[in-house]
Amino acid sequence: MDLNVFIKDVGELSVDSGHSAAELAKRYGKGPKVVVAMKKNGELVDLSTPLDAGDEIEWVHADTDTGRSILRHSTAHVLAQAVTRLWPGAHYAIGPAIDEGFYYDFELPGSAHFEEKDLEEIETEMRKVIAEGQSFERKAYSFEDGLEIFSDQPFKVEIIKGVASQSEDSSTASEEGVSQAGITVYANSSGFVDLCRGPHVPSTSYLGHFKLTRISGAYWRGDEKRPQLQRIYGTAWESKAALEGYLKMLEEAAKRDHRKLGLELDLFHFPPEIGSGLPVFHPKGALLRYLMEEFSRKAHLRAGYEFAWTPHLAKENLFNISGHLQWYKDGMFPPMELEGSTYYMKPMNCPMHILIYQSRARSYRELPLRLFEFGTVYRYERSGTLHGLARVRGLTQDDSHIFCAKDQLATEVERLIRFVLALLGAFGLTNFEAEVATRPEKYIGSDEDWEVATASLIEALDNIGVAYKIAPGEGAFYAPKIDVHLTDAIGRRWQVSTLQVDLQEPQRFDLGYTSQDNTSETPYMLHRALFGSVERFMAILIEHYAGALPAWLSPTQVVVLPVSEGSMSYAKAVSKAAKGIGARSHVDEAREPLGARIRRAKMDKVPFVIVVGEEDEKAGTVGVNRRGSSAPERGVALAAFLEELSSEVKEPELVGFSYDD
RNA sequence: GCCGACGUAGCUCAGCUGGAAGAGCAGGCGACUUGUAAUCGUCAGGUCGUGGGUUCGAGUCCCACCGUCGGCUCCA
Repeated sequence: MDLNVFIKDVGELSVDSGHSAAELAKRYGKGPKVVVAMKKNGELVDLSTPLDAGDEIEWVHADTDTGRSILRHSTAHVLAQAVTRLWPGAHYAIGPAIDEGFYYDFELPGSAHFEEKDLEEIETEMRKVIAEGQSFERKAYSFEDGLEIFSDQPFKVEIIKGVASQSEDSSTASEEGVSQAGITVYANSSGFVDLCRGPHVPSTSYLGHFKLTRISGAYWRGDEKRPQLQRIYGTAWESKAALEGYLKMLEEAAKRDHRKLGLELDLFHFPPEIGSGLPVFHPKGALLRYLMEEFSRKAHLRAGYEFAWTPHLAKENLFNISGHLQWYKDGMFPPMELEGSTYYMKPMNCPMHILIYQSRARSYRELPLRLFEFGTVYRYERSGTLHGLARVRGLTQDDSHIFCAKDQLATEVERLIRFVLALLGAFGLTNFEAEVATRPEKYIGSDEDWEVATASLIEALDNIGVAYKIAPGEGAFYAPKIDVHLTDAIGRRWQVSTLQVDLQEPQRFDLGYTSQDNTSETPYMLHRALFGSVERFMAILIEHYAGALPAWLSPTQVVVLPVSEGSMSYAKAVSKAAKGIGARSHVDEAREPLGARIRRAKMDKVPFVIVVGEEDEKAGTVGVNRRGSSAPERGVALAAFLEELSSEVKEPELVGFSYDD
């Protein structure tokens, strides 16, 4: 019997009802095994799903996001099968596709752990499964049958029971093949069965371009209090070329690692003698910090901020009033006893800025009062979370607390968002996403205050037209916040700026100001950091620019190389002229061949490497080597070079922010 | 903090199943006087992360701690 189906990009076909979509896909898709699944009337399903008359079919090709995600999910199943073959009795938990790969969580018999060398053996076993060309067959069962099938798989049982009793988050469970109606499983022709929603590729022979990448522990359901499972990560692609391209990209990303570049460019290091997560900045790194901070300080002054300076520690009562000892103690360094008092390193600057506000009576005429400080705070970060400059235990926030009246709140938040975007933009970072983090489980203050504060943040974002997502429960204990995430040149996401609307702390400290009507009012307080932390921001800049910082931030901007000693005095004159227009320049004397000196300067990522010889001296010219170009430009008039240099080394302007607002 | 891996000269790394600590780069000194990504020679550099243990003998095996890396959890 024939039936008509419509296939996207192919057209209407009359097909034998005995034909499977998989067969059609081989004939009408881009090629054998390139179609991994299909959308049948808009629904993503297996190729084995029977076709009905009038169906509209769209092939899902392996080289699309959806296609890859199916490949990865199926590869994860193969991983689970391989592990259960090698470790009989292993329990498998969940194994989803993730960005760029997949993972699967296991519990091995006898609390065994995977070791790195196991990966190779597992890969080999996976290749066997793939070579066997096992089919993936979808089956639906009732909850009762599901519990029976997975009776020796406690994690699967927990997932099924969770949904059956409706006590679990059903969205997670449906990913795993459980719905209110029952469960779906995929059985491979080898007898391996996994709980899964699908779809999958028709057969394991569709797979093969994969690599297991790492192992780690992972808590069951992401909960620290539950057992820790053994996770294996892998990546899978539609072709050998795509897999190799991805692995190559990882290598390139590793070259940008700020920890590696920080060492190579002699910027900073973490002496074990000082302690984990506590960096020291070498001259070039300290210069970079200085440049970042000075730029920021000047921008803040012009934007109506006033500077504050506060100590690094305080007596415990301050943090009792602020609530930090009640809500944030886990994040603080342990106390110090002195002269009968208990001191703590500050984990945040806000209580100290509040004391400045509180130092005398305040009038509405002073508001908004914007206190700004590069405030160094200390936080106890668990050892496993430390990560170069991006996650440290001693950090300096470009921190400000803005005290304002309720009716100034909306304007102030909007102004702040513009200021953030302009400042980050000046550093060449323009790919942002804002997140509104709402009330967490542990919080202080009334629900109403939280609602007002959260609404003011959302309203400001809407007014400016910045795209944002809501991050439920991610707020600080005292305030909802807008976090700005940015994506760097290689697609990594970082959290930088944070902006929080807080009524709690002003209340806890009993802050007030006298209004126009001579009443006493409680100010709102905005907490905000734009870099986030100077350390993390530096890490982001280094990775974003792969160490080749914009000229205005480069520790060395110009190196002048005399071809031979005879050109030394001219080289010095050129370097002096560069310094004269405010560039950071020095001469690398002719003790070594030119090539060696060029190489060193290039490896130091100096924006301008200037070569001068006899010919240049006679003609008043220089040879210019711009960073990023391998072709030197000879015979450039010194004056012309200096003019170019002077615009290159100039600090950027804030675009899109008016200081006079 | 948890799981796994790792820690040898300033850096990058060799060092086999336990049997006299190595190389390249960087650094010092000397020579070379250089027109576009490594000039040559020479010297110096390490209680093999720290502390215990096993052994006739430990960089190598075991334990603990410190630190780093990849994740989990947490976060600027």
